[in-house]
Amino acid sequence: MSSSNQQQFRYTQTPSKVLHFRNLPWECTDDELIDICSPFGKVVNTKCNVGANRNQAFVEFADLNQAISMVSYYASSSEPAQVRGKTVYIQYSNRHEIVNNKGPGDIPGNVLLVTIEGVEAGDVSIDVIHLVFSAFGFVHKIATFEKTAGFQALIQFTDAETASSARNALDGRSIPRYLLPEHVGSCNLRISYSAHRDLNIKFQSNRSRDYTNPMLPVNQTAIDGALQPVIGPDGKKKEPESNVLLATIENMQYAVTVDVLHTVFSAFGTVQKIAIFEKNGQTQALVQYPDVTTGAAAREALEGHCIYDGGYCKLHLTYSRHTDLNVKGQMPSWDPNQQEFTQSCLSAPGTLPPGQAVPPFPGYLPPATGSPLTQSNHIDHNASSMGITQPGVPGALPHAHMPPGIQPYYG
DNA sequence: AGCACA
Repeated sequence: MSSSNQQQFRYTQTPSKVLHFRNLPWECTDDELIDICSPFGKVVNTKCNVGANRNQAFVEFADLNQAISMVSYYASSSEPAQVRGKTVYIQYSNRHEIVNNKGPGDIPGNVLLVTIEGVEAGDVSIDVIHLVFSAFGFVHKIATFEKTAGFQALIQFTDAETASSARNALDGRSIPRYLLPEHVGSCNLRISYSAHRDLNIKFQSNRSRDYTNPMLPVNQTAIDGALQPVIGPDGKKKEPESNVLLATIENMQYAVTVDVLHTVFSAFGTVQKIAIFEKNGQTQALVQYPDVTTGAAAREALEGHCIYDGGYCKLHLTYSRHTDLNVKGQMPSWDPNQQEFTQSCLSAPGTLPPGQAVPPFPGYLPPATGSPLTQSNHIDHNASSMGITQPGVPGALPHAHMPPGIQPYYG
């Protein structure tokens, strides 16, 4: 009589309004669970990313009969339950309710505490963090540090709503691989709310940034990757596209270094290689992305824009016929296999004109006047409201889109 | 592909 528990891997478990899902795709979302469950009844609670592989989940229906209908439907269906095309297995849970343990980190606030698992501090630059989180709104400040939990970042948004949209979208996800050094394995983001309201950033550095205060003393000459990327209208194919862009740079008031270009162009995807050269007395650069889509997105968003405010360093972009640059041994060129991103980013800008103030951070990209290719309606043509370099004017893109090329990795 | 506390 005591052997009935041996039957647990059968369909003979006692029904529960809580269902147990297994073999889910990696980091399945609540929404995906609700999508397949809601036809059978009202979902009142979910808990996903459960188990060592984070591929299990629980769904609690409002009513037991709803759970029964779902289990019995798939028990007799010729088509198994699927999420993202993957067959998932559904059983009654051996519990009768989902318990949600709300900790302090679940109390919403405008500052997120992000733990980046599986990486060292040097693996994920602050620019990458900023890029990823800027997709959800204006990032005011970032502070990174290492604790026993690992590499962590505090990320300050304007309000709790923005912070929560970022948390909902990114918690449990990974930073896209192409934004990370090759040696990094997985790097899951674990996101909770911080009790902080306003971070106290003392320096712009490789560890902390205040994007609302560009006058803050700069430590280690951190270059900001604070480009708000803009998604141009898709479906326009006028010229042969390429993964390599040819940039001509007009009105070079400031030196345009490999690092500056890397910062600007990295907002759209991995910049694999950069080569700068002179042609006909004009500075040109070739910028290589891994794929045509990224190249096209970068061209669409950057064409005709200036790297610095005041019409300086205006970019004109065309598609190169190159597909793979050979930059080995050529300086000033850049290849991530030869030069670490962080080293590259933190190198001192010794090339500024004498007596010149440090230029505004790259990323301040007011639209060029009359550029026929500047067609994003997301750009505010009042340049004073564009940039992160403007204190107190956050959110040129208040509902900024996911940077091109990143979105699929979260989907 | 087999039951959570984060």
